[in-house]
Amino acid sequence: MRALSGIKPTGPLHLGNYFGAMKQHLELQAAHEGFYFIANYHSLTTVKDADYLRQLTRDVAIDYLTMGLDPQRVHLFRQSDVPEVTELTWILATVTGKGLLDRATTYKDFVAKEIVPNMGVYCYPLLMAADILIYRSDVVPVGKDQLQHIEFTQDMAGFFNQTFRPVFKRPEARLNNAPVVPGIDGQKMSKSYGNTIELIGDAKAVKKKIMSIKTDSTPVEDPKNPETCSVFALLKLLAEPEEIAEWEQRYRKGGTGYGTAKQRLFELYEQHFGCRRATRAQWAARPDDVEDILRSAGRRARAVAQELMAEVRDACGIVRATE
RNA sequence: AGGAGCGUAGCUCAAUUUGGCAGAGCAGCUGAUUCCAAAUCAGCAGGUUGGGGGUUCGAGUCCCUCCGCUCCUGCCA
Repeated sequence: MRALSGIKPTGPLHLGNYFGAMKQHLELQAAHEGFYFIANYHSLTTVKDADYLRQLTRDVAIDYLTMGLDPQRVHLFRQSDVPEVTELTWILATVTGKGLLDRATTYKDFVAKEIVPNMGVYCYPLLMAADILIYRSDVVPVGKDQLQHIEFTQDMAGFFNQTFRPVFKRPEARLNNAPVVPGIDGQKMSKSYGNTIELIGDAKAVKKKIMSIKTDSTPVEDPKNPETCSVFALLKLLAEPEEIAEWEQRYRKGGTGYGTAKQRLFELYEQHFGCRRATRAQWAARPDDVEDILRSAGRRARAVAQELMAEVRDACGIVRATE
């Protein structure tokens, strides 16, 4: 089974990215042939600084390797090392009705916020469908918010197959039960809210962020509701089951302050992520090795894509000089 | 290619009419407070007013020019 996933670099990775996607990616590598790409073409819809995009692309690779991605088991590559996806994007565009893209939630969000979207934002679902279809993926692990994109992909595969002949395999979404990760202000952790805790951040900076997580004003001695507390939600993600149960009790019983819970949360952060600073530094110090990993995975992915594209072109009548 | 509008702090905008010290709110940072936060209070920082040129004692404001964005018209693979 081939599992495909894209990671769109738009900023330094944070705990929301980790628990929302990265963790599942790392778990899946045991059982599936993984194709994980760094979606730098997608980033270009919002990131407009060349040096920054280069840095983000590199950092995502380093973060995945640091967190235990095994380049022997997973093909970790840059989206742009398979330029055929952009060609497939165009071909899919020619069989896809405009109405479908009008209904895309990402696009509608832009319109609702009265932000003038560029065509990349509008065509995003086409590129994403191309990403998925071009590797004949069986399984696409996604969060709930990505489900629409997978449905669109199935639709587009159908449009093409119907118009020409069956070339594309219908990919299946695998809904992961990714938890909602609250940011330090209590909203969903997201770069655009500026409420993130970095995946592998400076200890002092992370501590400060953790201490500033928004809580209610229940006094120390009173019972507290773990259900509504961001600190508890994060503890739940990092602690062992026994400790989680213990904290739940302490919350409900009262007598424990949020400050104490935050201290513990920081300790757990250090155990899980802080301890990998050295590993990350090692990867960062070996840019050539990282480049080799990306490049050779990109070559393997491209070979798959080129094979499919030959079939696509043949099906729709696009003639090209053979290479 | 033509017409119209717009461009001021990270964001939303004011000051343009009548040329006269570039400002506010939000966000940010520091401190007080707090179990930790929030709120509140005190403080700090934030700018080539899209670029260049001109007029003027003095330009965010007036003139010229270039750039960018939005809408419309035209043309086009």
